Amino acid sequence: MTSTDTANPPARPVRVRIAPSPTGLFHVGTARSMLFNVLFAQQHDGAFVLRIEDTDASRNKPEWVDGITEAMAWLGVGPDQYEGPYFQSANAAAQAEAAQRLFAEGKAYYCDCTRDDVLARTGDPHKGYDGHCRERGLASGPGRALRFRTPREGKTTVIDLVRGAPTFDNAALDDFVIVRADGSVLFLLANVVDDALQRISHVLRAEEHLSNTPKQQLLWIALGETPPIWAHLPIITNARRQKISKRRPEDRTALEIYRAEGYLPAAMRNYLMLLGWAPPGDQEIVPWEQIERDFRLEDVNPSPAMFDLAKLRAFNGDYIRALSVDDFVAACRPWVTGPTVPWRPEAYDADAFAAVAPLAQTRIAVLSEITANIDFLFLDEAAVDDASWAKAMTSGSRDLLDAVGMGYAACDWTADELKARLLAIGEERGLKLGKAQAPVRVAVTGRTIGLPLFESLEVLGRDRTLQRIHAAAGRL
RNA sequence: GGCCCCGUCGUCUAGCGGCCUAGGACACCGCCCUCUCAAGGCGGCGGCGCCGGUUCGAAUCCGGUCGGGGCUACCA
Repeated sequence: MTSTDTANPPARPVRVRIAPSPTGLFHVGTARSMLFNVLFAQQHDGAFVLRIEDTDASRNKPEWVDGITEAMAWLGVGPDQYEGPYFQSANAAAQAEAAQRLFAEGKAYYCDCTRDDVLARTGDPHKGYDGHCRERGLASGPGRALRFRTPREGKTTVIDLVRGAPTFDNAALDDFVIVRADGSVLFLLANVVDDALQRISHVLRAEEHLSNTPKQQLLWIALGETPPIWAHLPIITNARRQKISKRRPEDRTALEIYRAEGYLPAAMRNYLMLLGWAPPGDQEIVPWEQIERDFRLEDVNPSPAMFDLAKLRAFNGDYIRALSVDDFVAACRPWVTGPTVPWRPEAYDADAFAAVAPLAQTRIAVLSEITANIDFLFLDEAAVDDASWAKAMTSGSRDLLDAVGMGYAACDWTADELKARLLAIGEERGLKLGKAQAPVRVAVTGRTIGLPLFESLEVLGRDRTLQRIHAAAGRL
């Protein structure tokens, strides 16, 4: 019997992990996996560990590690919620020892074949390694990689909490390399050794790893360990149904870009949970506490999930609207006082912003959009959008603006009064308020769309309003 | 090519043999509200890939087929 049986593994404390490699920005897929891991650990009184897979030294930079922990914290998973970070590189000795043990026990063998050698023999690039060195009894040496001796018969069944029990023919598994010719240990083995060392009980990761799983499970067994229980989460795809990849910038995989655009962490994490899972009932936007209570790994949907930016935006808008005005104002800070604001920093007036904030709150879906909504308050003059100007300014606009300039010169400066005045001026000219307000809006804010006009004028103040109206009239 | 996974509205999903005339959300369309744009309210459009089988009864079970995806590195 060469098939492996893990159907009834002994119960052990739940310990899960994510193992990102520090190769750049935090991938939204990793974020999704993290959330599922955290929830699973929490529900089973288990531990969640963070391990940085810094094996491929040339691609890694220490500062990327901070990026990982910061991204996690942003999503609400602080250092008190995980063990680590541990580093794969710190376990190099254990990994090398494991490899040597496999060799000593005849479970691995050295191989000096190059890629071309193998291709020359098999004549088919689709065929993998042909086992040429399997029985050659090579010792270690320069140019020699260590290969795992996979069973030639039997099947390997992996227990997967979201997919059941995928079964693989061992014969279809190549004798894969576990240690490079330069002595460094590869992912497949390093990952297993670390997981064993850290007593990982359940491996929850993305489906792209499913094909690796029989190899890794065989490694666990060869090392004399009880394999973990697996759970392969659905792949996150783009609109073309391909796995989203950091190699394709249009896939926007970096969590940081969403953060920089003004997505709220609560919205992001709620949305991410929906990629493969859904809360019971008809509500998708639900408090995190409810997710913590209702999440069930067993309920995860195995089919691929498309990352739908439009839906994320809608969620974010919803979360923004749910904020108290004070929280909204606070959340907007980076986009109204940050280094990228289009106005002179000293022109910013917190009270003016606070006054219009409630009006802006229902009009933006991501926080970065706040800037364009309130820039008219702080810019020295309206940033006129040409298309808006062309659309709003008609033959009668000069006359209308002159009249408004006159009417606004001495009236009470309240939104109600400003509205009443413009309404009257419009009616004298046969214009409804919708038509009459357009030239004024463009004159003062530069755009045809924006916050409610009269409240905006009230906050802007009489002097600057009149100044812009006169300036616009002068251009006509 | 081989192995594996997946297949319910355009998208994310609910559904675990009768509660399904297939429910919700996003998107889209219409109406209402309205100073623009939003938000909000109401309504609408729209789906079980296909073929067989099991069963009194199938979106739900089985087989096949087609389609999509992942893996197939001395990457992780």
